Amino acid sequence: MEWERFAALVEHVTAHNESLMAFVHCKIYYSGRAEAELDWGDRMLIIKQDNALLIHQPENGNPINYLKPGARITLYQEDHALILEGTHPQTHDVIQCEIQEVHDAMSAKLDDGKKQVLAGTEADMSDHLKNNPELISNDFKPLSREEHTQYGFIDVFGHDGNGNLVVVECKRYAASLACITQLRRYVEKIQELKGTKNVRGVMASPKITPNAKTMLEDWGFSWVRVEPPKRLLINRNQKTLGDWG
Amino acid sequence: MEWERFAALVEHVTAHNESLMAFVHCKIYYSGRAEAELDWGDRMLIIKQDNALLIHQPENGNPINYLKPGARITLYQEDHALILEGTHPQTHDVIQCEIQEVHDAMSAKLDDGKKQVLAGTEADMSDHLKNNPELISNDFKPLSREEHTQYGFIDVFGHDGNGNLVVVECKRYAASLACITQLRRYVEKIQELKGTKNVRGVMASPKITPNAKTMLEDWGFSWVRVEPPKRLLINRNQKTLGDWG
DNA sequence: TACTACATCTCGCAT
DNA sequence: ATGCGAGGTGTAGTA
Repeated sequence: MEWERFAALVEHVTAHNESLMAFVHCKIYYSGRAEAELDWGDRMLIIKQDNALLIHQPENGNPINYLKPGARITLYQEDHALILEGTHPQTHDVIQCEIQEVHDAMSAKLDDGKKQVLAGTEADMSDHLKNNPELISNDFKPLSREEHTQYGFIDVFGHDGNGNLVVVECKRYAASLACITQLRRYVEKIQELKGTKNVRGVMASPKITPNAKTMLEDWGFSWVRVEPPKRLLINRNQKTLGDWG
Repeated sequence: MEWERFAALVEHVTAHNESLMAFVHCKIYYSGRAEAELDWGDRMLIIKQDNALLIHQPENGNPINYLKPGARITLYQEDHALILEGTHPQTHDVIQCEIQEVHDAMSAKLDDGKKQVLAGTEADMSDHLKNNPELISNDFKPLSREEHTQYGFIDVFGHDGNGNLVVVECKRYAASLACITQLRRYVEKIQELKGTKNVRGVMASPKITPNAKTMLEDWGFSWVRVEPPKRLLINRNQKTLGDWG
């Protein structure tokens, strides 16, 4: 594609809040929170209608370079090079994408704004534990969920039948060292706030790493195996037919 | 675009390891680590040549749905609906993208494989500190960098002039509570391994949050203000001319 | 493979 | 705005 046509397209989408996707052969410089350089190669270039800029390599899931929504995007020539430059007024990031060839490009005015409905998060899990306290122990009485303390917020907080306060930290994945120190931090904070040493720490997660288990036991905490919350959704998977390929 | 043409395009790119980008009006179901549903709207659909699948809304930086590289992608009709389905054999994630209309689509065989050269990371920072120990203190003698211990690895490790071991943890951003507990973990582990209480903990970062500072002081650690190094310093920014827009 | 920690993490929520 | 923690986190490095 001729540079002029591409330039007109970029001009159009930035002026009209449209979205653009392009295949380009380019070289990239980035400066901002870090500094980076990427040598010549074919990439996918995306400008969203909120002026987010994404540059993807043809492999891997994440963009190799990006600017958050709100970038200022300009295109100019310099010494026979076509340069797409994005600068972000808030983050002070700069991307310079030196384009040698535009293989293909297209734009569209997209109408969306829908929010995704998500289930199976840690919040669902702590909710589940508060409603099913016997998963922690037979005498566990939950008092609150997601209680905020100065040192963070506690997923589930309560007491047991022996006059102990109980702090529960949930993780929806294997609990690691960092998770145990997080629990420790909450336990110590509650001990300080309530002026008692009778605070039990409970890690609730589907798994726990060996080092984390050792550390947990060293500090007298306990671990309860809890499965991440059940699948809620729909079974559209019983398709029957009709592949083209 | 007619569904048949789009189907042929999808078939072609998956068969030949090409990349595809499309504007589509769709509705999305996801099931995997969590479950999600996204109502009708215009989105950008991307299939990479490693069979990563990305679906972007026209705003925000991140994909609203995605599959990692290695997905199996099929397209079929069901009750007058066109469904692009991606399933991931390893992660067991499924995306079903019900497509009402393909506004536009294009594909290309992309040639890349270049690696980004990055500077200003935490590794650069610990390197910088090891080579400039006076940034920690006048009597700091670094011994090692990124030393691995059972409880994690220590960014910079050394000793001072008073017979103390010194553990330095670097962060390229504002040090938070979690960062201090990480430092604490390393200090305690070294105390245990070396059988001495003479272990100083030093947090090196450009900033530190107030709570983190309090916690750090409670435990007798210290904070040193260090900026993350940037070494590339591309100065292509002095462009002169030639905006189209 | 599992575990650990970084990331230009991003994002939402609460203060 | 800042602090804090979750995330369908992803990714690299190491044992």
